Amino acid sequence: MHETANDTVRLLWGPPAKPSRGPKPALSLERIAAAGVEIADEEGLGALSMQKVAGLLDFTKMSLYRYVPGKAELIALMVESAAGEPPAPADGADWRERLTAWAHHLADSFARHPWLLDATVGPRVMGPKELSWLEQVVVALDGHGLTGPERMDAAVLLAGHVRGIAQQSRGTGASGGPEAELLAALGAMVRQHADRFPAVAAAMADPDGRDRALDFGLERILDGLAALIERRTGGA
Amino acid sequence: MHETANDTVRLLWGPPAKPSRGPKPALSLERIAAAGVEIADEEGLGALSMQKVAGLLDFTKMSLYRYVPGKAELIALMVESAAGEPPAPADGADWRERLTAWAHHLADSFARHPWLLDATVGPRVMGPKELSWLEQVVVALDGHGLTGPERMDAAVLLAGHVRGIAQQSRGTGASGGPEAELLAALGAMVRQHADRFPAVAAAMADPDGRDRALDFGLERILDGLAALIERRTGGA
DNA sequence: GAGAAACAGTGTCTGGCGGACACTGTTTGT
DNA sequence: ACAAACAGTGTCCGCCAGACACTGTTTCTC
Repeated sequence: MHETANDTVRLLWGPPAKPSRGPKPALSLERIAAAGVEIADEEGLGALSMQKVAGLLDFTKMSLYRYVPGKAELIALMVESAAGEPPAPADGADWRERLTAWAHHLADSFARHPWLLDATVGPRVMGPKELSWLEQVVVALDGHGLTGPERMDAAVLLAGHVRGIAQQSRGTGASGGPEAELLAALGAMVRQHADRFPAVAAAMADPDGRDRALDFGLERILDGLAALIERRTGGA
Repeated sequence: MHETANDTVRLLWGPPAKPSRGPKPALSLERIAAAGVEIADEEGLGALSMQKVAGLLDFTKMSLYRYVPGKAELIALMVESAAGEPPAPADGADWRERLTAWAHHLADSFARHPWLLDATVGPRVMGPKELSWLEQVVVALDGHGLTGPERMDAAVLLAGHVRGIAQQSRGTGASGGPEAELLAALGAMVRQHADRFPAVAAAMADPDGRDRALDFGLERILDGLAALIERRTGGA
């Protein structure tokens, strides 16, 4: 019996300090998570190891297991730490403006911590900060005729889009980097096999302003939500 | 110099057999990829190792390296193998029906091979089959006033949504499984802290038909695209 | 104040991983 | 006939997550 789920929940939601009899802990969950974030930011999640985290803190690997049951739980703490508090909604903004700002903030988070993409695959326990992000969207859509589940679905839709864009544009910062090689190779392949993929080849050849993918999808989603809202509120 | 990108491209796009002088290879990329898919389907991508793949084929681990430069390239082959050919578009269908069918097919693929979610994070070289999926979307949107990049953006939007839904509903098959525990724990936390997340708590308490997230988002996206198309084609 | 319980951090070990490299044996072109 | 090319093997290395027994320190309870 591993009970990893409950361990994670307790770690993320209820660490109200300890009674304690022996020596005081020299570390803290916060410091450990911060060290993990630092490593993951610089070298990626794949390069994250207990050894490295411990080394950065000048402790031994095994000492970390006094604070954290395992690597998975450490990553959950890192996610919660890197997510941070969601942006405060602007006062005078309507739902559309709020969701737009929210999406851009989320995209910024992914850009700052690309490993969040790897760390948040699959179903997992969300921490309070992550839930606050979700709450923001549901709140913004309150009172427009949408049901509760619909508002949740809308949040998932929005987050999924930002995530997909972040994933696609990962590593394509101005520097070029080693990822540019991939795109170049892929582009060459598409051109070389243009007969099999005429539409994609033509689309890629079109010299238009790029990097609009985030806003393009965002506007389509918001248009779609607006249509639903208008239908529900009777065009008021 | 690793040249991993070129290795992968060559593996996925151009393996026109070899001239060859020595003994004939007993394995093939197809068989190796199929073995990998089998393991990943059953135990997940995390449990995939060269040892296991080789063991399933009754070969030694190192023999696989005669066919594949490394594990990353093996996974790329597995993705291409599991993706399969995209669904043929129905003849009389308009763009909206085609994209709906496409999205459901993609969702099916993710349901059949959940590890595809893990295997397709980050920028990578797409194989011909994966590109064919993309091509289908771009083709379906041809001739409706959208620019090439816009059609590509729409494809990314659509794929990103399906992906996000697949990710969220992973492991929540009818059986319940160990993932249900996570959801239960999370739900308990939300109820317990309902003061901090009133909107989410209310939305989760709403006893509505669930599992509509895929179609909900899909319809919003398609509505948004329809609005754009109508605007572009002058309402024709 | 004395002793014991609780606890923090360490050192050692195991099983598994990806992969480098040298090797054996087989096939085939010259 | 022979040598080059090649398929598959065996051994080795460094790294990983984590189990477990251990030492030393702190603090609560007699």
